[in-house]
Amino acid sequence: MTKRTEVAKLAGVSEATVSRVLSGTGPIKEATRLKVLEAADALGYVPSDIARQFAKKRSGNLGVVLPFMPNVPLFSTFYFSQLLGGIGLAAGERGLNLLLIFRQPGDASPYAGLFRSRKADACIVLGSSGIPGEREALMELETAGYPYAVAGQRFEGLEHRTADGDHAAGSRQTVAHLHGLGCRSIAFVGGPAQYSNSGDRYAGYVEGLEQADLPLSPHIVLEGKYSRKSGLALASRVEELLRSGQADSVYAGNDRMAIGIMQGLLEKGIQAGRDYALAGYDGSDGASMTSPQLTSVAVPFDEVGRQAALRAIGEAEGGIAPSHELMLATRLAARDSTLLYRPGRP
Amino acid sequence: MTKRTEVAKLAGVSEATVSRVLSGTGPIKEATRLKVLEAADALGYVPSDIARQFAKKRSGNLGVVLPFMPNVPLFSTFYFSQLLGGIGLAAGERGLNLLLIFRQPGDASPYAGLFRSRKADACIVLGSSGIPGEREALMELETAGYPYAVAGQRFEGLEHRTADGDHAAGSRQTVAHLHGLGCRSIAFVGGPAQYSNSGDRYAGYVEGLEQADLPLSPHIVLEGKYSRKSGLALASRVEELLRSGQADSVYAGNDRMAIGIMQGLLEKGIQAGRDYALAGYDGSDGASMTSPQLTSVAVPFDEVGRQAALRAIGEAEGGIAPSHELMLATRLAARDSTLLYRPGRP
DNA sequence: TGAAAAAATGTACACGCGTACATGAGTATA
DNA sequence: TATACTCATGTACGCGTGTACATTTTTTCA
Repeated sequence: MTKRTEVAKLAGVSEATVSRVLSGTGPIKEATRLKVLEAADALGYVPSDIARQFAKKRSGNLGVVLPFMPNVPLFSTFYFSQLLGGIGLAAGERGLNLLLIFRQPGDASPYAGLFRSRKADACIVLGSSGIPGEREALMELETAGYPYAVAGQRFEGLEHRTADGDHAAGSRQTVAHLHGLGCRSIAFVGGPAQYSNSGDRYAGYVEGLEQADLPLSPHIVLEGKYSRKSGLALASRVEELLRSGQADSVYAGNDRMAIGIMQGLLEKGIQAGRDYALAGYDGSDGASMTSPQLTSVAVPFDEVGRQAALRAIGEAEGGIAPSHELMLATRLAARDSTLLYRPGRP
Repeated sequence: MTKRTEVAKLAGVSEATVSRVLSGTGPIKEATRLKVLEAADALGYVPSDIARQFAKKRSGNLGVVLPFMPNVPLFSTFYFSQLLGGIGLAAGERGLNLLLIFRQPGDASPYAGLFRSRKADACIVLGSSGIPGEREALMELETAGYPYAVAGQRFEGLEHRTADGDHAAGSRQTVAHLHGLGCRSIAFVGGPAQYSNSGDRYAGYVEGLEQADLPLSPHIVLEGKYSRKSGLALASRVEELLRSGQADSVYAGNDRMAIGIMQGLLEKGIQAGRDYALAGYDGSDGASMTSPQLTSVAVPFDEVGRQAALRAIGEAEGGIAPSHELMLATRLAARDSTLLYRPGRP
């Protein structure tokens, strides 16, 4: 590996000048600049990023902490992949690389350790949940003053670190949409309670019912696991609700569960859009793959990720910590799974 | 930030001893070890990874070069997300972090630059294609002796660097399956020619026809772009082939295109599994979301990614370069989009 | 034209770790 | 008990940059 010394010698200048030319700092006479560049090129010299990082005490990495879930194709979930895409975009814009860290469930050490070991200059936490210890681990970052952001999960007292979609609003939009179609009893299939966005969606559902002047019936509120499988598993209970007339429509907390429900009911001869209205959530690509296509709430998860990253990076580069929660607008994408439904049919 | 000096002083030992204890090298008396650990703990000392990397001249990162495609939700494509998941798994197993590098189309510089700047110890190239310059850029890695692996694309002379599914076999399986159902004219919808796996799938299609003793008709071979949209766009041409009796079944080069075709034809009242047999490729989760569910070839992309990563990492850690191409077995997942089809119906 | 100011370059060292080598403390062998 | 040997620890330095400060060169301005 050629190093700075050789370039300096060949160009007939000092090492400091080489450094200045190649890092673009300090005033340099154009002639010297060219000499140095030529010498560097001739020798195939590229500064060692490792040494640079060491000298500047900055890694140039944006850490992204992801939950490690065996048997779960994490990246293929629309939610994570979109977030990650947006984060990658922001990192690219600011000249940072993305450092992916997989976190074992329950092991919160990566958070502060990431900074203490100087592996990353800023960090984004994805897929965190309300399990014990999680909040404490983040609070450690907070008190230590490390620049970070949480995407997709709210923590009490740390709201200003959060970026997410406005899920309550998304839920209200969905309920209003179903109500507008004539639905009068909307079953809700929520996600695990440990995720704050599950609660947000439920809260929006309740608010939406209120605004539509519909009663809230706890027995038509179910809970799944955000997976297609869990939707499938709930299909028979949903079937009961529909057959008994307790519900004429279903609003599922994400598209995967909605698709599972759609499939499970189809096996029993009950078609979404014909026999009941079905809405999902996330606006994933899967929603356009079903027949009928699935009504869903489009959440700009990529932008959520991007904004979260920009905040953390900005803080790392000397800015100040954000003071308020970031909540991005959602948009209802109405499709045939609800649009085709005509209430009042048997 | 507390550093080694302070720990050494508090523990009453030399800095070298602290280093040895915390990096687990060299023989250490148990008593000293505990003293040092206690002191480090008391001071909250964590060695700087940056300095470690600098001293050892190893970054501890596995670089993953991805194509940057604006407007394409890269991570949510089954193909990439599975590959990435497998790579992440391998990296975790070997104690490396994943460094994601987005490559601008046509800019091959990240490849060798990644090593010259010492950002990564080994690297995996994803989503590369046969465009000019690509092969040369990889050859540069080859001649420089950098440890790398290519997942999902073959290059002449660099086959030993490749890991991929056995797509030709997957295609043969599909054709045999359709033939077994009674299909006699199988249309093929391939992907862009710049990807070697497009060619592999086509080759397998041709071989499968031969083995089934079916003729190869160039006019029932189409080309899409691996996107659902491109499948939709081809639907009318496929319709013609089906209506005219030139084809009784369709084999698409990936699931997304197959789903697009399925949807496009459904709008025209032509149902997969009823009016024609339809098979996709990849074994993506989307294939189970359609109705009827889509027959597809399951490719262990996660294992492809994992194996590619293990090879590159192994080489970086002193092993030797692999000598042969790695090709993983595929498995046909037959579902209703073909199983329900009964040839001979109008 | 000469001094002062500005621009360009050189000198010297810190950054925080790993580790080769030197050294000291035990321990088995004769 | 002297010797050789092993184990445990200390000393000293390199890794390749960035950059504060010193120094030299060029420009400015009266």
